[in-house]
Amino acid sequence: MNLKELSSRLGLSPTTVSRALGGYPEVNAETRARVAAAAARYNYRPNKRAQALATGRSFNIGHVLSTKNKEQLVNPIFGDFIGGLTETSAAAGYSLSLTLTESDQEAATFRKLKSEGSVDGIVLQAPVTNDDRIALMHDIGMPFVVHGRASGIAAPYAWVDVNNRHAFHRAAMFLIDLGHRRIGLINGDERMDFAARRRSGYESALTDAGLPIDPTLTSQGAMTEDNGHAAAARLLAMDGGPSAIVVSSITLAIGARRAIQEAGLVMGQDVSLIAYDDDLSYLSNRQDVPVFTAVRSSVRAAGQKIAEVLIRQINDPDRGLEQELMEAELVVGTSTGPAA
Amino acid sequence: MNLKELSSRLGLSPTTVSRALGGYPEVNAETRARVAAAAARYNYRPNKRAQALATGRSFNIGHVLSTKNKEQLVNPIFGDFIGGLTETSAAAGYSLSLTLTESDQEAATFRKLKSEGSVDGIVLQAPVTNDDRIALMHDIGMPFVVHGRASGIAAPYAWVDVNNRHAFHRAAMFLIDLGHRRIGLINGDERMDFAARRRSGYESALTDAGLPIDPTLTSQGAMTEDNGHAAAARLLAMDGGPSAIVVSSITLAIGARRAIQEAGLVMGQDVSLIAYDDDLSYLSNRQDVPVFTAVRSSVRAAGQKIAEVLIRQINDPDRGLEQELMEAELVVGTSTGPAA
DNA sequence: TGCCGCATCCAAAGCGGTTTGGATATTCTC
DNA sequence: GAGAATATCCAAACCGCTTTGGATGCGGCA
Repeated sequence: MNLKELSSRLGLSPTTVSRALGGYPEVNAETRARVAAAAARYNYRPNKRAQALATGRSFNIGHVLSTKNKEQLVNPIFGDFIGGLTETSAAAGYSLSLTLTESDQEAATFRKLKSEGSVDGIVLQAPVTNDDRIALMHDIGMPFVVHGRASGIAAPYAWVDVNNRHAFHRAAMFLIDLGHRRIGLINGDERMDFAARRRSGYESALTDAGLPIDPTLTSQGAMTEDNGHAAAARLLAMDGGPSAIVVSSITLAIGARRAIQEAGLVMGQDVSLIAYDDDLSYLSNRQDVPVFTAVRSSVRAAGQKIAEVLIRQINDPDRGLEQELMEAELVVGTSTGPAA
Repeated sequence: MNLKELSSRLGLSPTTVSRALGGYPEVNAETRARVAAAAARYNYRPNKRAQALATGRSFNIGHVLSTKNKEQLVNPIFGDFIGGLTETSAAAGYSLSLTLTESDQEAATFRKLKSEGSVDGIVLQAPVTNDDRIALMHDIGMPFVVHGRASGIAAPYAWVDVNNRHAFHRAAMFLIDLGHRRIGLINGDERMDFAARRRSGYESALTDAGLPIDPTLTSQGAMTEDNGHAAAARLLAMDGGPSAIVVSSITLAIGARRAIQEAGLVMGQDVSLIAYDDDLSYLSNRQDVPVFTAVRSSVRAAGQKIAEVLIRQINDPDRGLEQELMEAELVVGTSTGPAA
C-alpha cells in the first residue's frame, strides 16, 4: 500500500492525502478523518525512503565508533548511553544509526556520512583534548552534539556534560572531611577530556585543603575491573599508601574492592573508596544503603538530553548552540568511613 | 555534487556514470577510469536516500530493543554484540539501525519498520521460549536472524547460537570430576531460552553422574553483580550448601566472589566457581591464568556471524536458512579446585 | 557489399513521497 | 450583489538515483 494507491481508493489526490496525514491545515476536518481511518485500515505508513528523498532528511541520527576509541564499544556505559539516545530520538521519529570505522578512516567516514546523506546529525562521544572531530563537523557542515567537552577547542559547539571537575572536587573533599590526608586517585584514561577534568577536580580539592599532590598516589587507564584491581593493589602495597581512594567508575571500584579484600583489609574501615557512578542499570549501586559511596549522574539521562538537543538543532539549524552542564549528586554508602 | 552535475561535467549521461561507478560491464574501461577520477576529485558519492528509493533497499539492518527486555540494553553483552554486528555490516555497506519500543508496542514497531521500509532485515536477540517475534517476522515477510534459539518454535528460521546446553554440561562435569557432589547453579532469567538450555545442561550432567537434582541449590534472575552476590550468599548460608557453583556470567561471578569473601571463605579452595564467559572486552577474564575457570564463547564473534548470515539472506531471499551452533571452550582459572 | 553482433552510450520511466502554484467553490465584507 | 478573502483540493514538478529499452557505430563474416 502506497500513497498513490491509498489516495485513489479514497478518490483524493496524493497531495491531499499526504497533507491530511502530515497534519497540514489546508484540509477539511472530515476529509482528514476519512484519510486517517483509511490509513489505519490499510496499515498505510509513508515510506521512509521516499520521504527521506523528498524532504532531504534521512531521519537518522548517527553515532560513529572508531577503533581508536574501541573502549567506547567496550565501555560499559555504552549500552545505557545508547539507550537514552534511542528512547528520545524514537519518540521524534528518528532512529539511531551506528557506524564502525578504523581509526585512520575516521574523517573519511564522517565525510562519507555527509556526502551520502545517510544521517541528519551526529552524536560525538568521548572527546579528547583538542578533539579534531569538532573542527571536522564544522567543516563538513554536519549538525552535532558532543557528549562531554573538549578542552582546547575555541569554536563554540553544542554539548551536554557532567560537571566532572566539581564532582571530583566534592568527592575528594568528602574524604578530606572524614579526616583522610593521603588520598589516591584511580582515574580513566586522561587523554579523555572527562578524565583530565576529574583529575583537576581531585587536585584542586587537595590544594584547597592545603594537602600536597603526590603523583605516586594516582593512576590512570582503561576503566576495567582488572585495572581497578591492579591500581588499588599497587597503592595498598606502598609504604605510606593512601587511606582513601577516589575511583573513576563502579567497574574500577569493584576491582579495587577485590584488591582491598585480598590485602585482608576492610573497605570503609581500613580503606575508604568513593566512586563515580554512571548509574548503569546492570551495575546498580542503588541499594537502600549503597555499597559504594559515590558521585552519581545517570549516563542514560545524558543520552536523552543529547538526543533532544540534536533534534532541535536539526529542525532549526539557526537556533543557538545549546550547552548543558549536569551536576552529579553525592550519595553515601558503606565504602567510606573516618580516617583511622 | 550529485549524479546529474557530475555527469554533465563529464559530458556523459547519468546512466553511464551510474553504471561506471556501479561496476557494470557495459562501459568502456577508459570511460570508467575517467568517471572514477572525477568522482574522487569532486568527492562524489551516490546519495543513499535516493539509492534506497530507487533500489527499494534501505541498506539498514534493524535491531529492536523492547522495554520488555530492558535487560538487553542494560545487558553488559550488548556493547560487544553490537560491536560485532556493526563491524561486519559496515564492511558490506550496511549500517545498524537501533529502535527502542515499549513492550506492548513491540509488534507494532516491527510492522512499522516493515511498512516504512526503513530496514532490510532484522536481528532478533534474547529469544524466549515460544518467542512470538519469530512468527511475526514470518508474517510480515521480514528477513531475520535470531541470536540464540527459541524452543517451541516449529517453523524453520535462521539462527546463530552457542551450544549452551553442552557448555553447561561440561562446566558441571568439570566440577564433578574435581570431586564436588553438591553443585549449585546461579542462572540467568530462565524465561530466556539460553538460560533454560543452560539449566538443562547442568541438570543432565548431575543426572549422568548419578547425582540428585536439588532445586534449592539453584537460582535464576537478572545477571547483575547484586544478584550474583545475593544468590551466592544464600547458598553459602545453607546447611549442607554447595561446595561448587556454576554461574551464568562473569558479572554474576564477581558478585558471587564478593559473597564468598564476605563469608570468610577462599574461592577455589573452600568454594569452587565456574562461570560462563562472553569474552567481553571490558570484563576480561584473559589473564595468563584466568581468575575464573570458565566456559567461554565470544559474543562479539556471534555478532559478526549474525551480520554475515543476515546480509546473505537479504541479498538472496531464496537461499536456504542458515543455522550455526558455536561451541564454547573450557578455560581453567583459579576459581576452581578439588572438593575438600 | 550487406547483415549481424557487440561494445558503448543515452533518454526516459520509474521509486514513493513532498511541495509549489494554481483552480474552484464558498463565505465575507460593505 | 460584486469583489475579495477563505477553505479545500489538485496537477505537476521535484528529490537523486537505478534500470529498462533502445540508438549508434564499428568490425567481422559470408
